[in-house]
Amino acid sequence: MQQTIIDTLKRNQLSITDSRKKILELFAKANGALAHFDIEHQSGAEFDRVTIYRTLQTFVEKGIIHTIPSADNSIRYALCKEDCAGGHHHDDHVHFMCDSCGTTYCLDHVNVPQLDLPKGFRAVQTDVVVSGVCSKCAGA
Amino acid sequence: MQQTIIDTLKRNQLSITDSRKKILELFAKANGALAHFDIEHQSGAEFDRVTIYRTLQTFVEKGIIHTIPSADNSIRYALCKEDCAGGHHHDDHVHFMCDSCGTTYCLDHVNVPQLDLPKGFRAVQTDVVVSGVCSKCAGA
DNA sequence: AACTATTTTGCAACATTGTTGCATTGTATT
DNA sequence: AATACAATGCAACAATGTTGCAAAATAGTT
Ligand SMILES: [Mn+2]
Ligand SMILES: [Mn+2]
Ligand SMILES: [Zn+2]
Ligand SMILES: [Zn+2]
Repeated sequence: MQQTIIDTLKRNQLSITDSRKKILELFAKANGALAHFDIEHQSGAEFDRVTIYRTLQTFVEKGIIHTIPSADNSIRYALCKEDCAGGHHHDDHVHFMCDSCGTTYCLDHVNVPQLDLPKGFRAVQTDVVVSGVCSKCAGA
Repeated sequence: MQQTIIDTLKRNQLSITDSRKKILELFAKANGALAHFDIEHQSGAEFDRVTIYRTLQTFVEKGIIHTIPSADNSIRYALCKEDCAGGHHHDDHVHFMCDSCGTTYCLDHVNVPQLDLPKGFRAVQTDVVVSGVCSKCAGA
């Protein structure tokens, strides 16, 4: 696990630092997406807030994590799949936010659909965010 | 126009106040969605920031406007169609944010698609936000 | 292992966005 | 016009995010 994390950093030409290792580890452990808030708490005040912001920015730029839009003003982040790289994200899957437990899922097997846009509109990225009740919360 | 605005407020059992009239008017004039920031500027510091926030909240609750999620930490709002009402929004259309001019469009004629979610996931709302270049900016 | 160039971090300060409590003002109703 | 009620403005606060800069850590070289 530690080795995978270090490999990921090296592959992206990032120097190996405590904060980067820790934050990547949190993403690997997490079963859903993480917001800045989650990371700040789960890392136990180990790093400065600013460092977390900058690390997240770096990871997004490198194609290690991707952002998930929301209507509640806190961006969530989740690990990318293999084929994302610097500046070129390919996370064309749907995201799901559970209203009950708050978890944000990457539905890796639900692809974002092709859309017929009005004449003249050119799509560069399509974000689909579904909210509702997740399978864990429905089963309970 | 003024009459339509007053009618909308009355239909929703809202008292007629200067800020509500002005903000509704801004939405009626706007060709896209508006963020709090836009309203604060376009209304020329006529109202307190808090009043704008509360007015937007009220309008959302009444089904007069709907929110549009984003990954840039500022919620956008746009007028709902006829069939939205208190607590029951029916804005099942796609939204488009132009990377060039910044305008956010309601693509009223592009419906959000039906999705096959994994077993156990129940969708309550689906938001589709496309970003790219709008027809105005492409034409220029 | 020590040296050095370059990156990263922590801190302070600030900006933006949004919320809450409460006294004052405005609106609707009689 | 008087009253009951709702909306507003102000102050204070909270959460989220950004920037500049000095100190510390990292990576590559001797
Ligand atoms: Mn994802
Ligand atoms: Mn819309
Ligand atoms: Zn859940
Ligand atoms: Zn445009």
